[in-house]
Amino acid sequence: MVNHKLPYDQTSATSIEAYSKTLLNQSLREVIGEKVNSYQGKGKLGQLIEELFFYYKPNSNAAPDFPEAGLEVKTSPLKKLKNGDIASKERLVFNIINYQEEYKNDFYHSSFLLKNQLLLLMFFLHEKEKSDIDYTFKIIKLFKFPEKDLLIIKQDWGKIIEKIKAGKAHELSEGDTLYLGACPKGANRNTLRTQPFSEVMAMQRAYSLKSKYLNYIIKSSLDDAAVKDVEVLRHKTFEDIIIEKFIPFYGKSIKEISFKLNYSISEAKSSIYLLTKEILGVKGKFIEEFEKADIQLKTVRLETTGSLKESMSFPQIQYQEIILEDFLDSAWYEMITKKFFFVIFQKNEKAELILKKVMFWTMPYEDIKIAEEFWMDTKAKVLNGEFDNFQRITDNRKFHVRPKGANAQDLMPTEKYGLQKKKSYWFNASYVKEIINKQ
DNA sequence: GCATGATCATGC
DNA sequence: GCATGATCATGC
Repeated sequence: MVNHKLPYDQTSATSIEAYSKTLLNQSLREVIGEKVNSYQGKGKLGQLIEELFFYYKPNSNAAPDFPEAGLEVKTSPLKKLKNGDIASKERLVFNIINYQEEYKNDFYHSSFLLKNQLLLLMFFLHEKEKSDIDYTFKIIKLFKFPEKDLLIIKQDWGKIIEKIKAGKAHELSEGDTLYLGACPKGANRNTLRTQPFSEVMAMQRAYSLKSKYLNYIIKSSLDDAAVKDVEVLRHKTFEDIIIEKFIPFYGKSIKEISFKLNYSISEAKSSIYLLTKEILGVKGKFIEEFEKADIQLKTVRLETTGSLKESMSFPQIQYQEIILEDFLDSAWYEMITKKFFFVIFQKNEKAELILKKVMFWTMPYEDIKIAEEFWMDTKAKVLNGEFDNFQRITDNRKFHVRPKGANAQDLMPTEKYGLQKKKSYWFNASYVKEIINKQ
């Protein structure tokens, strides 16, 4: 071992695990910086991690990577499925099976178990367009096979050994076994080895864990993470936790944020709204809580000067319903009395949108009074057929009504006045500015 | 520069 | 198929 002080205790699995977790949600390049460029060798991410992160030379020893800790390090890729779920990208490959030796031992003295009894699993998200050193690590954990899984793996191992003993190593197939497979390993299918009980050359194979088995590990790890989030709730408020999700992105451009999240920004006008949902974790625990609490998510775009170009739109006015409603049971009342969560972006000199801050807000009582007058006025005009005479932004009463439809021909039926253009409730831009400057 | 009308991609 | 969140485009 090189003679400099390691940032972890190589005799302790938990110390190694703790150190390895500094890579969580980061890429190798982000963690070790420019050193990565000075690396001359070529290799897969796993080898780079060994050499540049753990500071040991990759080897092919029969012992685990950290012999004193009895710990084997395994890096493995994840992929994102179309539905947004995360799954294993490929099987996890272990040591090559030495047909000439392996059958001489029992399972508990097998090369597989001696080397892989305790694993440090490091799952990263594989993304086609990125290079190895830019993949983000998503799951890092110590892993020991649960007892009942180990029994199946023992049976799997037994099946592999049976074939070797029967002189049929060349007939080994991954379909023989359940969790532990014997997968081809070599430059190509013609990488062959001798076997002890037959003259036939057998394809070189290594032990491997099947993708499906990894998915089980992955899923339970992600569930663990959700459980930890719940643990956190005991100590912090829901609002604090949400805000903390955004703080790492403060000062970052939407381009940087989406890159970090491995999310491609849409072409929609609501693109930063969609990006914001991504930060919240669309599939995660929190968006669920967010939705349960019926929080109104709104994004705000500030110009470089801090002014707002646009007012804030709300759902359309249902002309046939508003005339039947009282203020307190109106759709509008329901909208404005929600808890709001504002995500505020601001343009910089280069016209990039930068995340400035986030904030929770509820409408103060005096504004609800104003909103009530606005709604009463709107309802009266719908009743009277004054569809072009709603409260305007120039009335300077915090709210106004404006068109909102697919186009000018997008109409909606009314009780007495035929089809009318679809229109919505809006917060005046000046009102939004007042809200966000208060905090 | 701003009010107002018009429109668009997305997701359910 | 259509509402939604949001921004674009025009004209004064």
